[in-house]
Amino acid sequence: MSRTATCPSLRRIYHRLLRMLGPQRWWPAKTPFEVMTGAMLTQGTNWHNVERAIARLKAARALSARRLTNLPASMVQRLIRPAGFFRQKATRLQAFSRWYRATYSANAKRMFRQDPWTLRNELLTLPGIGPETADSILLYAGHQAVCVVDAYTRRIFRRHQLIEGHEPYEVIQRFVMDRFPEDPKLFNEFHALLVAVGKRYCHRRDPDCACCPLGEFPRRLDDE
DNA sequence: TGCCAGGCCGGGT
DNA sequence: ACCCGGCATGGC
Repeated sequence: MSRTATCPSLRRIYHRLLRMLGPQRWWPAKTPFEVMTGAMLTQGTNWHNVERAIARLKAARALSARRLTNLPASMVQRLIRPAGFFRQKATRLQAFSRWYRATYSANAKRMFRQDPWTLRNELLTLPGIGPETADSILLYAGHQAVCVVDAYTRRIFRRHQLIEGHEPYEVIQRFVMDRFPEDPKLFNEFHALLVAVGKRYCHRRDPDCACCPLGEFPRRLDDE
């Protein structure tokens, strides 16, 4: 739209968030498989609960594609229970693990050598992997230059009148990617910063972030 | 205590 | 193309 085409706020929001909050150093995991597991487990779930589930997987030495494939479903369910939705998440984690082994030999380098948008389409065919999870995997496990859109992104952008709020995922993704250089580090920080500020100030109860101390954010930015 | 968390899916309109 | 209910645990 004309408003978005002339709106200079997005880059300013990013730089101000970075200055205010500092680098977030995402993803909080050390292997690509742990990132991908966390991306699936965090769906609709508090990150704290995901950490407990990941810790249980590690303690059981189950945090690998081979182990998750070979473990009985009931065991996987028990291990990830703190992350919620544990029955369907166990099924989906095991399906992903099987696919990862069969298609890429459970090798992250091989997987991310694939063209990002082709890989994205492959991921989207897997059960339990939608647009946000696929993009999180591409960006945070594969360091590919795609941007992630989540509920916080929608709320914060809506608050700053950058979007209406109900636009399709890919529209918002395009909106962001058209306004930044294709830099995976930048997309990494930007999404992490939006989540960081969203967790503190932009909850579902206040879709317009009326309580947000950054309420004057956009106007001040435009004044700069 | 209720409401919410870094979604996704299937069925119904 | 939307809209909704289901999925489930744990924290504030």
